[in-house]
Amino acid sequence: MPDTQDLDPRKAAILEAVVSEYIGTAQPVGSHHVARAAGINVSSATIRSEMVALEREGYLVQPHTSAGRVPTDKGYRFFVDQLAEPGVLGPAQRHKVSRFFEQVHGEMEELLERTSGLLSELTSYASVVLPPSHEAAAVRSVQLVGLGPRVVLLVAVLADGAVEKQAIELPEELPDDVLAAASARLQAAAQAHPLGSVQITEPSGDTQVDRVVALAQSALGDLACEAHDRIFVGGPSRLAGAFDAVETVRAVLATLEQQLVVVSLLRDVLERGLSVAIGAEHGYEPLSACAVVVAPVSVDGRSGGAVGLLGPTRMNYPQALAAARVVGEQLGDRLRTTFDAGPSARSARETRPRRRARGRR
Amino acid sequence: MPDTQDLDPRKAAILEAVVSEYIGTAQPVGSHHVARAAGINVSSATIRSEMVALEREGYLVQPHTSAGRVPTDKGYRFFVDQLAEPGVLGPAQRHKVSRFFEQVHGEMEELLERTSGLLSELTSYASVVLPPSHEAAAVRSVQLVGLGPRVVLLVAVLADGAVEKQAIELPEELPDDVLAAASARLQAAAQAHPLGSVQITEPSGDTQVDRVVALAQSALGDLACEAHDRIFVGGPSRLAGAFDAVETVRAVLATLEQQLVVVSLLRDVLERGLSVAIGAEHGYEPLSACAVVVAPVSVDGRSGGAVGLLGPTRMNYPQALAAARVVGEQLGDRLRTTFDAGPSARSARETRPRRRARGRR
DNA sequence: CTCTGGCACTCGATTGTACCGACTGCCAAG
DNA sequence: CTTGGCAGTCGGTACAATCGAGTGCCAGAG
Repeated sequence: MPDTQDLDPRKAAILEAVVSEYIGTAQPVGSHHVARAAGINVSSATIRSEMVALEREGYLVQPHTSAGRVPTDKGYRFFVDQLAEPGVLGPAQRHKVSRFFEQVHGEMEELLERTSGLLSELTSYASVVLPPSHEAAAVRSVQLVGLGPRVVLLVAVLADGAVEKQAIELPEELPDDVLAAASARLQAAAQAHPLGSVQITEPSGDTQVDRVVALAQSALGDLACEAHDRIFVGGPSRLAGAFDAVETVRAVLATLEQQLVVVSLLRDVLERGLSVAIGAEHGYEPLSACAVVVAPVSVDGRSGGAVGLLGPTRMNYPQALAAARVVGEQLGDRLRTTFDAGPSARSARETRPRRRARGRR
Repeated sequence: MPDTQDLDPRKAAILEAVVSEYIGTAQPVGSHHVARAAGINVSSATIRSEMVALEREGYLVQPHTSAGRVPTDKGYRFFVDQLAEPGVLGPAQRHKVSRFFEQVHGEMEELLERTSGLLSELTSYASVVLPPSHEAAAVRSVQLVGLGPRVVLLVAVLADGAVEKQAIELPEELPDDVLAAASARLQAAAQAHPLGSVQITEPSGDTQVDRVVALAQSALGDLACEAHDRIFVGGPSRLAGAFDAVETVRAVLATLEQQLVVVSLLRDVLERGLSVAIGAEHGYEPLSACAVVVAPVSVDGRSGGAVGLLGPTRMNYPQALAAARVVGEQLGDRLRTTFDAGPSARSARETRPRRRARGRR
């Protein structure tokens, strides 16, 4: 990729003006508008000749001859990388965030759900909250609860505040005391170990108990794995306002319904070290009309969680970035202070295994 | 309401033809089309004069002079009440449903989530699943788990398979053994009682324990109350295809995001003894372009849950009704057989209080 | 009295034309 | 290198003509 970063200052200023105006108006912007913009002191004719250069280099396109220019994905990319100011939240929004995190209470799912609502409300884009993976979280409590005649529910409470559950179907009906025994053994073995690495060492005397314990252990493994990650989507209805083609709206919404896709999208973007993915940069074709802004949610240094925003490529990047970062940070703080610093967290932290290595290509 | 039900057979047949065709094509239908329809053996001129009568009586409207007719909400209402055949699922769909309920497994939230996906897929409308209220469900297990220094999580497992949780903030840091004692007292008191009516009778000796127990008890009460009901929405993206005005899509999606509104909408409709609400019949203005189809989900006779479909007023009512009923029934069966018939359910059932009286006007 | 075919009429949708205006590209002069 | 000027392009709008689906009405047949 040769010609990145090297745009002479005037071209850069013109590009900036085009992007800014297009973000505001959604209309192709012509040379006169650019000439009128602040910081530009050349005539429209000069701008025109610069714009053909910018178009040749792929930063702008004309929807048709005799129309203004529109930024390409590359144009937006240059804008966010080189031009956009860090961006700050307005005082009103800042206030909203701090009030939210002062007032919010309750258990974790509710917190995440409402956080995604907050983020969407701040930006008027759709938002996504991806909580940190539970794989490394210490187990605080495990329990087997009998439900149906041959159905028991495995309930695990983790140090990060999450409650995970999985139904287990038994091959035969078992008396309550077997369940209780198995439950106790699980609790003893799992307590304070990370969810991803619970090991039952020695068998008990009772084969029935051992069988149940084995089933439960494999269920715990399932819970730790990635396919169990959940996302919280906020304000999807705002997407309807962001695009004019109803088919685009439909496709984007449909993609948002596929949790796994969204999870890997966010992780991919974060892992590539990006905080913004524009148009086709992430490889997800149905979202090529969208831009994605992500910010990590890190609890105690270890990350894994993220908050994201999904909007049209002509989104307000500075504002979206600022909002995502602030909310991501605050959410991380909140998760840490509320859930993660319990009295027995220390021991859990010592036994935590090597830094989580996610096996994504 | 005088003139309901009394339409001479020919008018009824014409109305039926108009509704059927309009549901299929979304285009205003003219007298010629009706004349060509099966079962109509009069000329288009006759139909025209009948149609002016139907329009005068409010069953049809013309978008403009010299256009065909479109059914009004009243027209649809007559159609579903008097004309539509019961409606059956196609064999392919029937097969999908039975395969789904054979294969599906896992815990309840997952089941509900996937059920709403199924219903949406069957009908191509957006679907809603409202699980039965937990108020009357017996408690199987209650537990207090310490998380942060002053935060404990109350986790309740109910006989219907639900796991409810609530974070409790303590006024002071407490030693683990106080929590354990409180947890044990709660478990003893709540076990097998309905969630809505757990009572701790006598105080223990320890004031610290009693204080925690009191907090937990009020938290249990919160969990039982209606505001805690959750819905599972399936396939909202399908709404984007159902309306052409993007603003309508936005408004409907925004309404679907408000869980409480949807819950009361469904309950209202069910309580009025309806299974279909068309246009403005439910009082929810933003949904006046929609029709809602609901079917109860009853577990062991007591109902409270529901499945619903949300689509344009020109939805395929017979098919939607059939799908909702079948899925609602199957879901009820599934909930009963998997979760509700456990060994200790008997005692719970005996202590169940008077039939739940929901206080909705 | 009801039904029907015929007929005049209405009105949205489509097509064609003209025009305006917002652009651009190019060029010659500063 | 920059600039103002100018011709040219093309989408959007306004307007008229046309088309056609569909209506309402009516006179005549059954």
